[in-house]
Amino acid sequence: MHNVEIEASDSIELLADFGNISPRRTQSENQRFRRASLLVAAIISVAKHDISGATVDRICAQAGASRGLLGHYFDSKEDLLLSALSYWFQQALAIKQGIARHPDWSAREKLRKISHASFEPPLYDWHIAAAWQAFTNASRYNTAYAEPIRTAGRDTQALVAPLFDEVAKDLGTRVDAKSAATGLYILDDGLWNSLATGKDGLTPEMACNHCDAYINGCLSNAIGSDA
Amino acid sequence: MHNVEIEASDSIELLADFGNISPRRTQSENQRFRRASLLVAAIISVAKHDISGATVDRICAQAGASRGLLGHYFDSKEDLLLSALSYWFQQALAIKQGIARHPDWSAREKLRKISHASFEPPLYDWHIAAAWQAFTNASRYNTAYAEPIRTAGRDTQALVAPLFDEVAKDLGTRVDAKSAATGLYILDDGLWNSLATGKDGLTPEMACNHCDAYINGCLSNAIGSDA
DNA sequence: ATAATTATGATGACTGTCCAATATTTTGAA
DNA sequence: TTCAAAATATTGGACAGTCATCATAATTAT
Repeated sequence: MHNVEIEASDSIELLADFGNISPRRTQSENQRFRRASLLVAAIISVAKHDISGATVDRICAQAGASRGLLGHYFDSKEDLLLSALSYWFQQALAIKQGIARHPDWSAREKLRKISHASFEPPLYDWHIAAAWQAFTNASRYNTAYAEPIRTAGRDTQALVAPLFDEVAKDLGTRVDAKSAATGLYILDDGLWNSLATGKDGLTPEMACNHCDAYINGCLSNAIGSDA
Repeated sequence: MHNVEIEASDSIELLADFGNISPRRTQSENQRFRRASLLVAAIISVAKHDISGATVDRICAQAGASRGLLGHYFDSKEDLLLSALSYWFQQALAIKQGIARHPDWSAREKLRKISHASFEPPLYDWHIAAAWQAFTNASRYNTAYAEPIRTAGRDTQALVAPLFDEVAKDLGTRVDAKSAATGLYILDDGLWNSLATGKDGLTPEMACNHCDAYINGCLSNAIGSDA
């Protein structure tokens, strides 16, 4: 019998919601539990072993299910991976949109908080950063991944650019808001990659500091003040 | 283990030159041609199909050789890939060190030129950016790739940090040079990834502008001038 | 000639999907 | 409520395909 509950050490934030559900109560509860288990297991497997190494065997073992079950809940392995990818995009965007909509914070505060959100729970988790890196890498040759990644970038930048404009107006300086938003997004990407691989000894706190420095740098620089 | 002994002139953009070299003149010329062809073909295959998709078949077809030839010139496929990775690291570092050592340029000019070098020929090429992304991604689970990537980062940052110090001294401002160097390196990484995937519609010229903006931002910001 | 180089077939390991068998839950009629 | 039939969930073996490596054969340079 394989009713293994997913261990807390491997659980991503989402699973906190599903950890309480006993694997077999009603069928509909069970369906939810299985699908969530597989989605989380897919992220973890991709993080640990890359997409090509995230075999059906490994994903299902991680989810506490047998090989054949994957086909029962998803059309294919690709379908599962794509679903997992899309799920986390929506999650991340929703959190950032929530910050942008908050009535009590200044534009500058929102900018800070949004950029920090990428490096703090519940949005940040090593597995997610690593999986994001893997999917981004795979988007070079697998067009199925390229599209959601593209729209995620566009949506995030569309959220951030107006904030740069607003802050610049407040401060009386000018910024190329679109370029600043793109730069911040790309820096974010680099920071996530660095955290995923551990190649620069970075910590999430340091990543936040780099975001702050970038934002400050954009805002203290008048346009065209080269040299 | 086979060591890489390709001359500096054998860069990927000069693949056309290999075409001019008659594959079979003397045996020693031929050896060099074959090894270089395989190294370049490995980079191209990894860029196009990722590491797991860079099969012996594809690499050898790309190099215009038969499957069995790989084993003749390299211990294994892994050996070839690692050799290709190391080769391009040495190449990149050598170019940047050359800029840093130039007697006629100011520290600020060197900083600019070094950061731009990542996005201009001969160092920049889509295949190299894409392969770098693939190797960095793979370094998460393949320790063989992690080590050269780590040292590449350390070496580059060690080259750049003193330049930040020097410029700050010239300008009379202060910078956390180490942090600025790390940030620039990580931004570089993000920019390469963006160029490799094409996800943000970035061009190499725009990447250079982002580097400039980052450098200007670092230098116009006194330490601790948060607000 | 003969040693180095190049090409190809064979082998065993691994993969995702399919499918038939088994177990469990749900349904609904008595 | 009870209980058999239907629906659903789960398992693990079979299968066809792909891969890197190795052994061997064919080709070429010296």
